[in-house]
Amino acid sequence: MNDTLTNDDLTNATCANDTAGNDAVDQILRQWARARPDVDCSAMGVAGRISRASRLLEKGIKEYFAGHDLEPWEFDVLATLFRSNPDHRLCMSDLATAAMVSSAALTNRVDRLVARGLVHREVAPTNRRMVLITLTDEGREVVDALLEGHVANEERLLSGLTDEDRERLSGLLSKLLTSLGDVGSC
Amino acid sequence: MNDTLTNDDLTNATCANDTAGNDAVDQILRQWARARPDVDCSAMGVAGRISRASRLLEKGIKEYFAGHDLEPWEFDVLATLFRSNPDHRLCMSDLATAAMVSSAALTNRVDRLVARGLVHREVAPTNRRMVLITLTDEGREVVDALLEGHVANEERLLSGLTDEDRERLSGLLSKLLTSLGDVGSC
DNA sequence: ATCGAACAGTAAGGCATCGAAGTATTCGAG
DNA sequence: CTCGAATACTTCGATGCCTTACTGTTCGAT
Repeated sequence: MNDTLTNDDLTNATCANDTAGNDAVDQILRQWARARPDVDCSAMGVAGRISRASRLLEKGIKEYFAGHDLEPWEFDVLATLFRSNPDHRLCMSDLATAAMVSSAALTNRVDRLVARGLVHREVAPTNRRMVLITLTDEGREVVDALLEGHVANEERLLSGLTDEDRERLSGLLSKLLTSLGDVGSC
Repeated sequence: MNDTLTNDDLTNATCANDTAGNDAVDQILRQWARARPDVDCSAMGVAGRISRASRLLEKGIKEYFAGHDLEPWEFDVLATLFRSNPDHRLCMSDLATAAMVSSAALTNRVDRLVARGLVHREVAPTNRRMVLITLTDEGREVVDALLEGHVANEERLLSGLTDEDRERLSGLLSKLLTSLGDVGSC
């Protein structure tokens, strides 16, 4: 790499200026400032940092579950069942809505969770069009066993922020989400 | 939906409490608070909001580019070339690094950009192992034409936040990214 | 001259997702 | 009571994307 015609000189030059932070997005913003000083790219910075943070957190979360032989989507479905209903039981469409995936995608996921013995699938007695998905004992145990570790792992991933930082971050993101129309189903 | 055995009563009950915000993540947190009051899930709230915001912003960005007959990844590669180097030219490996994709994925992307006439591919004269990718005139025009609209679209997506909000949000995310090891290549 | 490293392209496989079509069930109008 | 519409889920096929491993070429150091 960097045998010839690379951006070495550019990065070296911009790195002299370290007034702001120094994450990967800062570097991109400095490149834009140099290439197009007439455009204010600060919005790109916000969006870029959100995207980047999301990916890095996702990666850290995936690693935690991988260490417990589970895929993030598996825990996601199990946890949705666990928290959504005291009986840990939902029909396919409600579960698809709660887990925010299409019904076709959910069928696929439930297939695999049934195969692993983590959920139980049965036709609803009151309406045989519907299929009820229930956590098995083993499924409930998995949620019980991994929930606290999962939260602790997220705490670790966020450990660069103080409690106050997290609250302010949450508040700002909540404001953004609301303005983007991400309302709960209430 | 909701013929029987749904979580209607649960959501109705929790919705009486509206002390905090009301985005989709708040609802999930309220469900956890009910199902497992012993576990502090606030970290899940932060991570969840970052993930959710990222997805919604991504969707809004994709819509903008779709209106101009471009995929986000196409603009991404073109813009990376544009801003990384005054000549708008990088070798494959530098471009892959800058665009944060694998070399195999980049080969595929560049194939399609060449087919659309937006970039030019040539073997480097000084080192025939390397392939230089350059923006064509048309590629440069696309970046020129869409950059300001793209930023304006991002501004619109962030319009629920004040300038001060955005700065604080950026600062907090930057702190988080740095602690997660997301350093620029400086 | 040769060996090993660097670089790009290719092939194979995996996995998720989407939409459309299909099946089964229920509901309701007449 | 019957038939058509609506509902709920599943299946299927196509797409799209990335990853890993492998290939072939080129370069540079010895």
